[in-house]
Amino acid sequence: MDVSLAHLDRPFDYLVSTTDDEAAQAGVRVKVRFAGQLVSGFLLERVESSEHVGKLAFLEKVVSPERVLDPEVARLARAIADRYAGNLSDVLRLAVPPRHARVESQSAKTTSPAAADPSPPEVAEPGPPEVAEPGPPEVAEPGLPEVAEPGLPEVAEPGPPPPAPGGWDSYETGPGYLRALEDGRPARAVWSALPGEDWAARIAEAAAATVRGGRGVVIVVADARDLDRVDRALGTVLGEGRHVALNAALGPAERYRRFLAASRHHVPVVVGTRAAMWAPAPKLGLVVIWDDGDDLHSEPRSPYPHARDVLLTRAQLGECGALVCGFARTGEGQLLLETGWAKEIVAARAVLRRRSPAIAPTGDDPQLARDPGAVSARLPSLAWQTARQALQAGHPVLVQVPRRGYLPSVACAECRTPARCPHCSGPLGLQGARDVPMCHWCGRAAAAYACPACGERRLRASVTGAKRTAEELGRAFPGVPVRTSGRDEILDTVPGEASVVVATPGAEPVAERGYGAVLLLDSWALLSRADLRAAEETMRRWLNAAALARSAPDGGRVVVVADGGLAPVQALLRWDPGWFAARELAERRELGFPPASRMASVTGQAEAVAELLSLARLPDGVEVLGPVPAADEQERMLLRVSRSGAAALAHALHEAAGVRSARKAASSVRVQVDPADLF
DNA sequence: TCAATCCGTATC
DNA sequence: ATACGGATTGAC
Repeated sequence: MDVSLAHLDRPFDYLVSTTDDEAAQAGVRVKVRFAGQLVSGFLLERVESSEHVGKLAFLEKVVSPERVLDPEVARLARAIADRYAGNLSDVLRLAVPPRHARVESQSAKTTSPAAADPSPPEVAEPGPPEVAEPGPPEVAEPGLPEVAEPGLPEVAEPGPPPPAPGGWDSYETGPGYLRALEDGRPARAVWSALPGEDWAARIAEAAAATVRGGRGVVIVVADARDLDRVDRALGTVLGEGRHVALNAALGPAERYRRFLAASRHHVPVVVGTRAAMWAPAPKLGLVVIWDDGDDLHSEPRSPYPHARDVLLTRAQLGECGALVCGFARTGEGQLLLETGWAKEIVAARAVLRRRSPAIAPTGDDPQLARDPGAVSARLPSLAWQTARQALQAGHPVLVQVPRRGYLPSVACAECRTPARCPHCSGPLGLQGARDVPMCHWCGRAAAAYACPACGERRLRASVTGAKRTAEELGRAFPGVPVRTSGRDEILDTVPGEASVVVATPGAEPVAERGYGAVLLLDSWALLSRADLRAAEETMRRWLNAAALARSAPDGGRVVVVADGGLAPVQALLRWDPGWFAARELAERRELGFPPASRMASVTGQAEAVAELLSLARLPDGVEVLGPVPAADEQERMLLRVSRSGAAALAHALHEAAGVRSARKAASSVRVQVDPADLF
């Protein structure tokens, strides 16, 4: 039921009229009369009788006979709502895209699956009899038994055998993992991709193996660029029409069309960004998440589930394989290995040495790392030489800079007081070389700016952005083309010729045959972030950029402008994301941070937060931290519990939220389990 | 004693 | 949200 009130978070029973009987199958959208109003919902299950003692109303109508809520996804949604102390209705809003009636009727006629397939169609297993809630099941009018649809939609079939998976041979347990997938065993792995790896092709091969085993695949990547790569790789490995790509940027019609292709089991493989984690698939056999440390995998809408959690829960609920992968490894990935839930897929050290670029730190000028405005004049000599050699050899050079835009913020050139808008006190920034500073908040130009502390008129960069760095590097390497790739304009690829590419993290183009040199600048700005995930995030960004370099035997080199003694730098030099993740996880255990423990935040008006916590029957061992001030005069409390107490904590919070919503409590409280912005 | 009103609770 | 039941209040 599309009502996000915690105390109504359970199924309700309705009678089904004879005329609706045929269309009223599990998974269809329905309209029902509820508390006098017409609300929409999903039919979860047809049953013979109800426990409900009062009188039952009839379904108002079946919106469409399209069964958009797959039973496997319904079960998953309930589990995720429970894990995140949220409502099923909120999760279903994320999981099932809005209906597009025209698409539904059009494609009903046109999208028939590849008819040439000789093998017998498989029938989707019916969902388990009971729903996740203790509440009463949906009921059919007594005497009207559930009728199985005579011609179930055809199910995607294993296609022609794709080429042998050559690339997985580089990993010790790689071929075995693919065999397991092909045999339909629920193989679960954390895979650390080799530098330079064509990871999208490897994922496509794993998908193909699963499909050959007669099962479906769901793949989630962080952004549109990664999606394009996997989309292309799947097209190559699986052939035409065997997969569908779900992109957040699609319009409602195309989005629904592709969803239907998956929902009707016309394709065995679905790839997409975050929302694809909910995509229905025939007999799901493998879930994949690439680069699970990317914060784009966190859903920003209630109940804020993380794609990795959703996919792993999916694998856990079904007998389904899982592949958590990236160049970097997260603390969460490491935990899967340490608990034995998943097996490691890594290359032997010898293979790694052959495939890695040569990586060196340059800590020779610590002042420079903190003072990147001076990049052109004093690029660390090692970095400059490395880049110059690569360019002379005719290879492109990648320069990774951390911030977007041009001089994102500025400070007094004399006393370093941050420059603030005289009108609203917002941060000032510079748009172009000779422009007057502009306020980032109110947009006013501050032409007559003078430092309030010392009266100085001149400004300087606090952190240098990509465009400025590009300009300066252009001067440092005259005659070489300089490109930038950042938020406004992201390059997918660059040709394998001498050029300098300045990119922000996540926007690094892939170079034909790899970069001759990768320079990791401004690491100070990354490592000094307040976020306790800063080190992990820095490591991830470095590895993702360094992975684009040529191997050392091919002359590929990486220079990181940072102190070689720092742990992330050490891990980068040895290309050892596993070591770093183990260290990171151990540290989080010590500090009691996720994923070693589970945390929840409760945010809202102080009284409301206090009320919710007083109502919550918290399990033993919950540590209550705070309050700390939050935005909009609100406050935030943190709750910490061991992993074994996590389900009980989520349940207690949801129950307390239910009491508050039943009371029609005026001010709302936001409950987040394992919030992304915890640290 | 009855009706108007308030409050809390359930909503199939 | 809105409808309902039970309790409470106030006028006769």
